[in-house]
Amino acid sequence: MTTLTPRTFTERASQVILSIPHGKVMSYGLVAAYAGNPRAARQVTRLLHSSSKKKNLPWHRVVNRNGKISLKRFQGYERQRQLLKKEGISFSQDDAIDFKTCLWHPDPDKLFF
DNA sequence: CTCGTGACTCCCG
DNA sequence: TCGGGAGCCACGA
Repeated sequence: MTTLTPRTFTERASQVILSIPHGKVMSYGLVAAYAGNPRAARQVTRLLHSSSKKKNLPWHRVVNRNGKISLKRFQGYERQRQLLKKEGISFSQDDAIDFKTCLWHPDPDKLFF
């Protein structure tokens, strides 16, 4: 395999995010944890800001630890919500996603680190 | 090297 | 239960 082992946290986090399949979601903290640093949740947000378009990341599949969308309405809240619904994800009446059925846990064996 | 940033999370009162 | 404050951290300027 020619894929290079991610060196930086950001690269690993990108890989984790890319591993989230259609119809599943992960929290910022969980992404950070799988990327190697449970406390770097905030860095995940920076990654999404800086490279979500560039790297074509499924940014909408990342929500906060309560299963809710962190974006403010004017920031794209509705767009994210719609993208998720389009993937078959449903929201409870308080706009939370059910982690029991939608939370994704990457298979460690498929990650390079 | 220092500093600001940010779609987070945890801890209290 | 809810809100505010503080901790945490990688990365780019």
